[in-house]
Amino acid sequence: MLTQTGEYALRAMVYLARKGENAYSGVKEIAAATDVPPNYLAKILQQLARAGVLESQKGFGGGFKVARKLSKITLMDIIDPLERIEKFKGCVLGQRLCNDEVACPLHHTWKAISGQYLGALRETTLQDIADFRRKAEQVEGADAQPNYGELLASREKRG
Amino acid sequence: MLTQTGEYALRAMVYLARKGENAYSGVKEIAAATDVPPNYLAKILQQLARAGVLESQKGFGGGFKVARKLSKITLMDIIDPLERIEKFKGCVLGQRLCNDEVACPLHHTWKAISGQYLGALRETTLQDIADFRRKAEQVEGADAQPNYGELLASREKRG
DNA sequence: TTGGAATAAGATAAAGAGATCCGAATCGCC
DNA sequence: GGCGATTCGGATCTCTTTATCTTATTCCAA
Repeated sequence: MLTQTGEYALRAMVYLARKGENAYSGVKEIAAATDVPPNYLAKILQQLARAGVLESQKGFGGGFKVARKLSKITLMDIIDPLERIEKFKGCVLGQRLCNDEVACPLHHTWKAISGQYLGALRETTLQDIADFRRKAEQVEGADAQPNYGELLASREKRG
Repeated sequence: MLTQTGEYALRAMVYLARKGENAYSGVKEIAAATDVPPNYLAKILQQLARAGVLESQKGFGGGFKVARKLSKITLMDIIDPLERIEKFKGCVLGQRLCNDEVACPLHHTWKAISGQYLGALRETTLQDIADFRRKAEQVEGADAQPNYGELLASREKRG
């Protein structure tokens, strides 16, 4: 569901998001804070910079920072350049002819499942994560049974 | 989101589901019909047999068949023995302390996303796939914009 | 201009998934 | 019991992912 690389990328991005949109952070600092192998993290951050999610600054005082406002960076922006999400495109059962009209037995089922997953990834931003966390801390302990739909509902209200 | 192995397993199981709950099918037959490398498929089917999802019969006329009623086999039953779903357990950001009360910034977000995905996998059965397909064929062409939630809703009505 | 500090980039090693092959064991049938 | 068909299990190989290392390249400050 999420490769090691994708998980590392999320860790780094959340760290940078909390760090602010202006300050540069070095690879060593991020690696130490997120418990990720430094050299490997460097590779991942390079890819994210190439994808336009991060900005890098060489030389003294340099490092990485988010390239735009947190509300404009989705989880998909972070994961897509690193993982092979194209696994979804094309029929799961390998049929050449498979669409909404002429569908393989799994088409509708898988479209529903993957659609919700990909949709959540596409619409959840780093800003949402920060917002929801603050909100969650306020209502902490109110619900014994946490409501999985709450986050998704709050996304829709954002408009 | 779904490894090659998991996809192959789904292909084979859907094929066997359509074949009926009583007839045995050989590896060569299944591999040819689903376009999966025969030797590798044999390994996968062995694992599924060990997991109790399939029953195998050696000798002439032998092969594999589903071990129980289609309504009792979920997509999770098929995928779980083959993939490392334990990637979800534990904090995505690597924090030791991370639960509903004391959560990392990603905890609630990821719980919502993965909860929907895993829930769908756990509750969708091979029978659902057959049912929904029949239903979809009946209403074919009625909706230009297919409703992703329809399948999930129909699952709940099953009780 | 020089030196220190940082990222960029490529080569490479280790680990795991994906895929293949072969011999052994098992079953039905003759 | 012997034969053919089939699954089972282990050994092996390849490819991708993960991780490390080394060498440039770039920037800032003195």
